[in-house]
Amino acid sequence: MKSDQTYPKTEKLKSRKLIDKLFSEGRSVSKFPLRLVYLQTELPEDTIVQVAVSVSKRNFKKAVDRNRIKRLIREAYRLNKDKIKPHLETPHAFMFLYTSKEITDFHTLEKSMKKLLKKFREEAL
RNA sequence: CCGGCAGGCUACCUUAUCGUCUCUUCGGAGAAGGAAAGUCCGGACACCACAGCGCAGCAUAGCGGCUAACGGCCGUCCGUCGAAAGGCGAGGACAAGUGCAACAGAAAGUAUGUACAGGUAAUGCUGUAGUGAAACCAGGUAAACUCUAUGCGGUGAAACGCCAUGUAUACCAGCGCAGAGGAUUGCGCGUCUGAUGCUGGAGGGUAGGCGGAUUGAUCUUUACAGUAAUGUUCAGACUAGAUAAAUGAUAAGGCUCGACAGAAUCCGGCUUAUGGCCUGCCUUUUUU
Repeated sequence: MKSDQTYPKTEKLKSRKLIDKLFSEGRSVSKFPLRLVYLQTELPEDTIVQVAVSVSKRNFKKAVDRNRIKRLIREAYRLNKDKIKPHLETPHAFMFLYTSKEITDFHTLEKSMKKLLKKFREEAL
């Protein structure tokens, strides 16, 4: 069976309400330069996870840089989501934050993402 | 050649794999910029009385033209800087009032000194000399107040319109009371709305969905008019439309080793950031 590497619309975290709830009630795990805020919550039917990515305007003034980092994070998650999604038993909302002030390359970010997801699995499940 | 001036073009490429968004005839097709930026001007569009009157306020400023419009653009005169190519210009009015003004000078004005001459009842009453650009006569200055001419209502796509869901009033309609308050620009006028009660209908919120939204002062091109900006015209093209917000990642190869930088209602400008390439023009000094 081919591994699931898509990132469809249904798995994007869109609801403003849910994002607010995520920040106020969610727990988090960190692995520099990433931080994952997560919350077990209600989601629409047939959806096990919804994910959003955020990069602070304070750390990256230019829109180009923010876009670049968001894309890299999204890509790193997309390629590694099969390491976490099959293990989820209840619906979760995820928010990835970028905590560094330096732009990084894809490979180091992907390593961090793998470690972060492993850490999440050990702590939360 | 060096240096200077003006203008134009361009914005790494190819292949493979995985992924995102829109459209689709389900095969596929398309997917950031010259500045997408700053939000500084001008419009379109929408609503507020299609928006009124007066005052205040703001903007512009040789002359002529272009434009939907402009504070933009084109042409031209003048001034100014430069050796030149060329650049720059808050370039209307001080024959309305008020203010300001270095040096010189007694004095730049509710002034009258010195010397000489004239004159009177008397007096700077009159003239000349002297200072100065200018001396009861004007002149300079409006990036001084001011005046003149022209233009300008407000808000801003989270505008605005429609639909769905169905909580007990902040909405709508009718009737009655009442004129507080509110809206309309800063003020005044004018206009509109309008407290609480009854009856009937249905809202707000949930950043719900759809429209607005991409076919447009559009782009390429033919001919004509015009010094030009631009206009008219022939033929063709459809060129992002997202909504927590897509346009990416990885690998390999090539080259001159890639700057500034990411659409958010849409156009016309201006300003700022920035890699590379090309064209034309100028010749003060030095060298050939």
